[in-house]
Amino acid sequence: MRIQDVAQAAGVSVATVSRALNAPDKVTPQTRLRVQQVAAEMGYTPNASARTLRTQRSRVIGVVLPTLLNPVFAECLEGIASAAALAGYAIQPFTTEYRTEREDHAVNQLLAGNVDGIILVVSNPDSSDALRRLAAERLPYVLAYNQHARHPCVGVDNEKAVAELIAHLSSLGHERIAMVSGLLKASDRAKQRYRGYRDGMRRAAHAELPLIEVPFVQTAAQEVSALLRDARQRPTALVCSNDLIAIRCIRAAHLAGLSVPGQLSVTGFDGIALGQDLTPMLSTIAQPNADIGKHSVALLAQAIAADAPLTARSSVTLAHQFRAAESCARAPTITPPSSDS
Amino acid sequence: MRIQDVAQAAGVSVATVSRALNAPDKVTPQTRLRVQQVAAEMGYTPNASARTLRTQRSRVIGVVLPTLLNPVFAECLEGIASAAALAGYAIQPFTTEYRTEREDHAVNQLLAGNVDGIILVVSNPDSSDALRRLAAERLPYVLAYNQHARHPCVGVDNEKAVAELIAHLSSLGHERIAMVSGLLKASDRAKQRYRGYRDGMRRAAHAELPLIEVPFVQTAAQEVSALLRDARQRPTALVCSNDLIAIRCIRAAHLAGLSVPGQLSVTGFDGIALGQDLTPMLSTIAQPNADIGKHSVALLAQAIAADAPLTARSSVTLAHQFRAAESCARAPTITPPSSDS
DNA sequence: CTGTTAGCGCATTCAG
DNA sequence: CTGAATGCGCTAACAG
Repeated sequence: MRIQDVAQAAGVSVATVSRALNAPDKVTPQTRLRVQQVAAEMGYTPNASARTLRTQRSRVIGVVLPTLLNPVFAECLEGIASAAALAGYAIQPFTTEYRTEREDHAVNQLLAGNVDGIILVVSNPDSSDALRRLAAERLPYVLAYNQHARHPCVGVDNEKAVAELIAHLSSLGHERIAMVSGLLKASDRAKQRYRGYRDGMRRAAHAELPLIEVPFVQTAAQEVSALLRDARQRPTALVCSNDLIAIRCIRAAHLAGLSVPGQLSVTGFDGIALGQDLTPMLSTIAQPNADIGKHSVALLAQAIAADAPLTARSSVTLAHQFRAAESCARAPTITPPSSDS
Repeated sequence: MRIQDVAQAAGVSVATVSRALNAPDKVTPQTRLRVQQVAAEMGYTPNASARTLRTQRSRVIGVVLPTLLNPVFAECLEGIASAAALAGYAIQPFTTEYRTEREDHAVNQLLAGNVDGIILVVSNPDSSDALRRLAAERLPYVLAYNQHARHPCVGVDNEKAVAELIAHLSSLGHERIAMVSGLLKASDRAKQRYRGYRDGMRRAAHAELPLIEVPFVQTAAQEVSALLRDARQRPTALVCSNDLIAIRCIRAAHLAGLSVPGQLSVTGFDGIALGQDLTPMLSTIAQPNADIGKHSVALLAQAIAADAPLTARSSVTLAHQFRAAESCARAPTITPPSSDS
């Protein structure tokens, strides 16, 4: 089914068909109507590749993100998908599993694929070859979740968010607060959040506790529960760098026989929807995940329309929100030495 | 950066460059090497649209699924993405939010987009216009999760899985077993699972309890907890048609002051990864979600290679597995009437 | 307002 | 084994 077939059936030239469909004003109402009618009943849809080749516009947005197994990115992609659909774009996502060589591969594919713009979540903007290469092209792109001074970004202020959280915990009487994180080197967000922890602890004048880095999320619960069994140094609150880790820390507490939040408060970061269905309901720094996606699409769409790449000046920091819930409570009062000893 | 530039730089014709890259055997080892080298250092990547237009193959697989907010589909898409990447395909996903008109839209876009094949999860194969239209084309497609006699499908045996589960619960002493489901009309899986419930209850010779249909997952916990507060007719086990609902039922039990699994057993369906990190750990009928995705890609790739659409004969039923865990236990023994009354 | 035509970048005949 | 030429389906520039 080609444009030519429609032209023939409607008794006009291909140019007229093209115009009737793409620029209805440039054609007589009568012919327009007839052409549209014929096209509709023939079920004609223009060939996207031919159109892309000709116009140099694909109406496809590329997306590069770490994984869909963490709901935070699934929620974001859902936001991207819906905003893209509304704006008439399709999406083409690639997952990297936090591996930079896969970032490279994805960007290559996307560049070759004539996408109109790219949304990406990279491990680390500073060290990403893919990003460097992309920035050298004239193609609009925007980073999601990443924060960087020299790239267009959409996200929240990670450092500030955690610092605020520490202040809040401190106001609840917590002093022994530990941070639990994935590998810092795998994610700039983790680094920024840890920085927020250190900053917050300094301001609250509490001694920092060693960072608990859990390399493999699968084994996180075991590892953390082992740590928690050591009662002497046990923290009263765990600040986790994301919700999945927080959920596993709650599990760890259970395995160690600790009640949450009775004996241990646990907070997450991301605000995945599921956190609100758990018992205890997850306290977390909620990011507007769908909005991060939608905003990214909006920026790209605007850049595409303006035919100009985005710059760091387009960056937007969206509001985060601490969602206080059941997994977090006042610090347990220190058991006074038993009076009859 | 066009093929012409590479040809010029390498001092050969565009045809030779094309051959050196796509059919290395058809070219002298020397020229091949030189061309490949030049192409590599120029960072040349063939234009996908032009290639697609010429070859009528895009190396893109379309995907149509309900939502990424349910991890079961995110897990599946992750499987699709990784299998596709391995096979040299990109993917183009559309979410439908369980709306058939969005299924239509997605299929239209995909057909116009020259994808080489489509993987879809539809609400109901029997009533899907999109599917009907797609089946009329010569384009390979495969249904994931859906089961249907006249379409190629990859999934598990939903009915059997639930029937087995009922038998298992029965062996644990449960008799008052209720099913909790989303809207039956929104999903053939829900219907099949409910059929499995009825079948299982009949075989176990237990009286069926009315289906608890929760239209809006957001309010499910409240609704179910209200039901659970009525002690007279309270079930001892809730069989949920998916994991998200099960998680909310556990929440509902908590709200109603019931312990899981002490006073109420709860089971899910899907086997989302998160279920294993919860407390109580979620008992569920686990589907091989990533494998469903991978298998679908494999079938498509094979059909594309053979240049022949798939038929119902290619359908595969993968093994499900009941994952016994903490949310499910022996039925509470009936409290005998107090002897001193 | 409508038709004719060139060319987007590539793979693939057909000659040489 | 290599090069020249054609056309995939479409839009846009140019003529009429």
